[in-house]
Amino acid sequence: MVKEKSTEEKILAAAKKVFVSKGMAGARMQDIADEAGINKALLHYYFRNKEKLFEVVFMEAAQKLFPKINTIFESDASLFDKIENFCEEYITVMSENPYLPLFVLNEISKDSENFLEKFWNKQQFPQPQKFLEQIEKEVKKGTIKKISPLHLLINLISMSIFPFVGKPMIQFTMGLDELQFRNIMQQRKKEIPKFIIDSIKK
Amino acid sequence: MVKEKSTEEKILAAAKKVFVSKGMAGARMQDIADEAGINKALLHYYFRNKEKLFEVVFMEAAQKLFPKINTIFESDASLFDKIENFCEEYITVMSENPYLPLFVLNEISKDSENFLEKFWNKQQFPQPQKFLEQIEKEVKKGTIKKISPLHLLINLISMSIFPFVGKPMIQFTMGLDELQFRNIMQQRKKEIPKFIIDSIKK
DNA sequence: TTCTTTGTTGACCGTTTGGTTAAGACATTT
DNA sequence: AAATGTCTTAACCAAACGGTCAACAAAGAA
Repeated sequence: MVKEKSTEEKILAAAKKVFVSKGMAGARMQDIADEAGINKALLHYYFRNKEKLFEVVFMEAAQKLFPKINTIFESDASLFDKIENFCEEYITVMSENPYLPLFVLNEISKDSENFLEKFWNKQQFPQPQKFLEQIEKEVKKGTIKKISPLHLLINLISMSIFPFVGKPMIQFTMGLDELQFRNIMQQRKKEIPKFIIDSIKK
Repeated sequence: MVKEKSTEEKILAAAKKVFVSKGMAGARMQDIADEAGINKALLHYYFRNKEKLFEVVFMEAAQKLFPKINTIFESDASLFDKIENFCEEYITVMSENPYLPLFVLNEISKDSENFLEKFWNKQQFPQPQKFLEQIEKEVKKGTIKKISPLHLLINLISMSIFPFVGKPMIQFTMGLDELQFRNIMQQRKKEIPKFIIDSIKK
């Protein structure tokens, strides 16, 4: 059974690969064309210019990085369940796209104004209000230790995302191959919630 | 009292600014020349080409990002003291150069082979062996809970560095201005050690 | 002063890059 | 088969880019 990819799909797959690995500034239209196995002019036939093509790839990437956050944070699950769900789902998705967080965060940083205009309005952005309030409520109820909700949130996200951002550094430092790195990320699905809950539970 | 910067210093300062904000691929030699207020040809007089100039800037940046790790990790302080010292020193340095971690990690990711050759050998890289062994020792002594040393280390580094990597995202999401962000990072110098120690102490 | 070294510049060069164009291939419709 | 609209290509173009060069200024050294 042969996968018959349409030209547009081939272009998008190639563009994603090249943009994510080289960034907007470092990517060449010729590289994308070669990767897709087509003529360079055909890129401009399907997507007017580099910027438009990048926007499509970036949006798709950003939607994969951000969306799950809200659905989990806004659910009615308990605080501990939310933390466990977040780590489980987030690390699963990112393990399949390890270079995505660095790509997205870097491009946001490089063009944050553009990002605000084009993404913020069209796309619902992580709104962890409910999650923050839930933490505060638990603190007041006395079911968890007194902790700053904002810092707890930042800690949760940091421990989940950073290993992918610092993947090369971690691999170099610890001498890990791809498989070992993957395994450690699998472990973190359980390690992070355990670490957090150990810290905040009374 | 006027600061009389030499041409070479002006170039390096300008190059740092442009490279860090736009990356190697996005930076233009003309931008650097303009930023330094000099002719473009003068760049090539002091530094043969773009790659050489970038290497100097990158090395300087990487040395600022990595070195403190070892000195702290290899000291004879207690585990808890090391964790506190690390957060204190690291966040202090990074607060003065908030865009440095993203720059360095991104460039490593984009050219990890080159990085290995040129940096690994010349520069001592973070070698947290002693720190990892120290954790294991404490676990066996029973002074802290049973925890994977590697995951504890990754957690510590993640919580310290990631907020700078994800700075724009965090600012957007939480609606923080520069001052508020700085304040939160100041708080984290104490919040992170407290969070960790709460989690691992018996 | 003259000579030599170092620092600085505008103009220029070859290549790369994003993008265009005109023409042809291909399939579908009439 | 002729006409039509979609897809694909090779060749081309102008601008931007990294880098060079010859000339010239500044400052000591002889």
